[in-house]
Amino acid sequence: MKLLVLDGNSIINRAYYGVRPLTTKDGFFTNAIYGFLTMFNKIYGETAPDCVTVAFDMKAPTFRHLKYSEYKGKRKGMPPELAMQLQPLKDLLSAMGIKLLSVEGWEADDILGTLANACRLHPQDTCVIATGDRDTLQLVGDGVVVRMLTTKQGKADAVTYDEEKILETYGVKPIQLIEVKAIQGDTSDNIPGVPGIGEKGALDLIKRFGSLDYIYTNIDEIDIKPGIRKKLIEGKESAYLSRWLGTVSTEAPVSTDYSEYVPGKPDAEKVTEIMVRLELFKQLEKIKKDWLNEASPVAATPKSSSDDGKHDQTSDVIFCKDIEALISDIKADGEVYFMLDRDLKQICIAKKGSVTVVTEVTDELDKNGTKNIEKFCREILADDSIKKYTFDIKSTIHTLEPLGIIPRTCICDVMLAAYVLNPSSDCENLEKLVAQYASALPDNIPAELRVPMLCLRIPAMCAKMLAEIERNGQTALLSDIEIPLAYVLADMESSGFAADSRALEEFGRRLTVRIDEITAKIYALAGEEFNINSPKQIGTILFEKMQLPGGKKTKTGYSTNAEVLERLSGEYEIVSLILEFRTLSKLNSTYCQGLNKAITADGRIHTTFRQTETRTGRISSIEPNLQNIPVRTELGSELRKFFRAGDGMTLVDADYSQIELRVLAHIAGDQTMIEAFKNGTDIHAVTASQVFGIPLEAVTPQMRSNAKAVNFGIVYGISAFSLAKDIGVTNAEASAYINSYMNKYSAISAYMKNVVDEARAKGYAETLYGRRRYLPELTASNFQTRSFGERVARNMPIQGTAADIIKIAMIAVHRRLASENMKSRIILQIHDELILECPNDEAEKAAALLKEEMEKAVNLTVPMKADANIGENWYIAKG
DNA sequence: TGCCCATCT
DNA sequence: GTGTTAGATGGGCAG
Repeated sequence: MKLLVLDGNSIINRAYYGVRPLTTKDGFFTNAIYGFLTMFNKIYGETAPDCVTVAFDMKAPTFRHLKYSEYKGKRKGMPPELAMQLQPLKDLLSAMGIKLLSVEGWEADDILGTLANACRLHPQDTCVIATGDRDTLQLVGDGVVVRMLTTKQGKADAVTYDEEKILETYGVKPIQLIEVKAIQGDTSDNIPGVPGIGEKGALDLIKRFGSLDYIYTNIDEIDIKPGIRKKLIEGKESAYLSRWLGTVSTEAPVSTDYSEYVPGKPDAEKVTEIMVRLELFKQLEKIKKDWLNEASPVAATPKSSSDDGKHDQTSDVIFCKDIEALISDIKADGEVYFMLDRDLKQICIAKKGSVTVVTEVTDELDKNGTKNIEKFCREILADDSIKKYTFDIKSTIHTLEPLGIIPRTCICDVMLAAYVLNPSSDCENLEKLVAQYASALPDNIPAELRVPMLCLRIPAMCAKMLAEIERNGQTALLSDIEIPLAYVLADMESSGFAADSRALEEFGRRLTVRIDEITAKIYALAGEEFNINSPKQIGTILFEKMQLPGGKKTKTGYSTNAEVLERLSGEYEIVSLILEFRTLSKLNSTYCQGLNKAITADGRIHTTFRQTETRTGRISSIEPNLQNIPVRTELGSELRKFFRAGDGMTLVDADYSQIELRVLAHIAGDQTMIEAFKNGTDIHAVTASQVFGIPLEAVTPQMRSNAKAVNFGIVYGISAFSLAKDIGVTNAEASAYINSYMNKYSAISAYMKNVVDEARAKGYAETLYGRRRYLPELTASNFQTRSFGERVARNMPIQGTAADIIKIAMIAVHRRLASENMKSRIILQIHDELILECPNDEAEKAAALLKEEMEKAVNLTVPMKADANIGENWYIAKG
């Protein structure tokens, strides 16, 4: 028999936090029940089990609490709005004929474990566990799979974990996850573990040695670093306790005879009564259809019906039978609309109103023993004479990398086209784009057909998008900038940046020592221990307990940001210690730990660049973000020493000098500023002499510094108020600076006004290269919203044009390096800065090439200037 | 998830 | 007289 068992507490929790607040007219909360039913319907429909049960925790303490008093377990106090929904849900499920399981002294987990274990005893049975709790993954195997529930932006989804999937994801067997957890512990559950070893370290140890027992019996012989050995020895007791706490029991007193969980006859009247009371009418309809109208719920097939007589669109999907015919067909066409999945297991090809799917499972090998998908890629995607249309070319490039294939001549990437048309849209969401530019997918399409059906719409979307881009005059932006850039970014991601893991760890240890010292001092000064990471608790301690001046500000409590604390730091030692704590723990957690986690087996960090994220045209960097590595403070900038060139290599780092102000001077056509840049004079000094009405030679460092702040502020559309705060002058003085600035740079003044008017008239702001950002905010009646729109209208053309320029430079540098057969590679971009990794003997040449290409990327009325430096690590190369 | 706070250009 | 500088990512907390 096939049993579906749901982890009631886990699912209702996820549902509660994942679904927007929802109440009946009387104010009774129903969002958790709603979410639970949504997930239940989905999982039940997809699983089609013979029998089903739902396990719940009980309030009473469990055997774990009895042995270990600190144990908190998963129930960290349900909020009342959630707790109130529990009983109605249980009543409803019972009325549907579903048997519920909860046993005093046992957690829902243990019930799942016991039922799963039954599969081992009865090989004819299978068990599907639905939960949102990763600890449950240890139960997978011997006929047991876990459907792991996730909620992404309110949408319920589930991923199936079988043994293979776990091995692929974690590199260990399901049962070994207990061992990993034992070492790792779980601070949120108050479960110990070995302090100082995290997820990565624990996984690595278990991958290599298999189990806790093996590690401890051979602790002196196994090949591990002395530091790790020490931690393991000290944490032995905790690890074993943690393993005991984390091991799911298989001995809960519940029946393991699956036939007992065949649903009974539903009480239709009662189900209706409960659902009506909860005002969940839509869900009621669904339950009526799937459960109540059928003679037996077991026989119910709750697959969404599409037998409404309409044309069945899924008939347009063809599973490939003849790869040779397909290939010659496409060669004759000279173009291909396709989507390749990440694992090279499936490729969809859209063609004349139908989509052909080649999958690896149904695939036959050709006579040379080559897989059909690979053959297709070699014959079609590697052929530069065939035009390519797809979604997400950068990912496609990565997918084909192992085959040594580069899918050149990409004419349209739906993702990039959508970004060019509107950078504020959700470009990575193909479903949404399809709905916008073609026709939305009906929601009853089976999961395995969704991608083919989306692919089917790519030809129509490309046609529509390319036409619109052409009308907008954005063809070059797409074809000459964004699409070529995707290839550059793909290479940069593959190259990665070498990082010194050991030095990073050592730096982290030094920080930790200092953090511990500071923590002790803070506790002493406060007279109690509290969580210094919690702004809320800091607020309470400083402004209530210690009665420091300068309280209140934010909606949720006291403001404790650096600006507020710095005012108090001279007077109160605890405040300056808190500031130092913040700095150090930021460096430690975000950078030391965060970056270390991101170092892969090749000793390098491979960030992902998002090309369609920002509204201005900049690229962003995630997992990890390499665009915000500290530089401002001496201690923080130390981190850059750990980013280095590989063996026999050197870094070359070049950044644009004043790119945004140069762009502004060009766009506004301000002769004074253009001349300053042409003459190569110090622009901030020039601004100071203009603003203060004095000769250039008379400008003091203080004046220059203030002028610099004014220059920055102008670009962002700053007010006198903020400028005053920024440079520490009165409101009136700041206002005078701005007035004087606008008088001297009169063309800039005119531009600032015109650009807003123009944006209001057109509905969007744009860059020199046709990148648009729509600004509905400009017509808002709300002052704040409208003001925001105006600032954006002033800033976007400047920031966006600068972004366009460096993109053009990146493409040019990439081409030059290839055409000159150099081994140097671009590895990072930080908005106005490019970093190359070069063989030592190429460094000088690469530096000159980089500077040259950056400076001649565009030809404006103002020269572009770039400065290059060479060094063994980022700290040095930054100059 | 939303909020606060830190980091970058 | 409003609230008062553009664009990002990530960690940690609390619900």
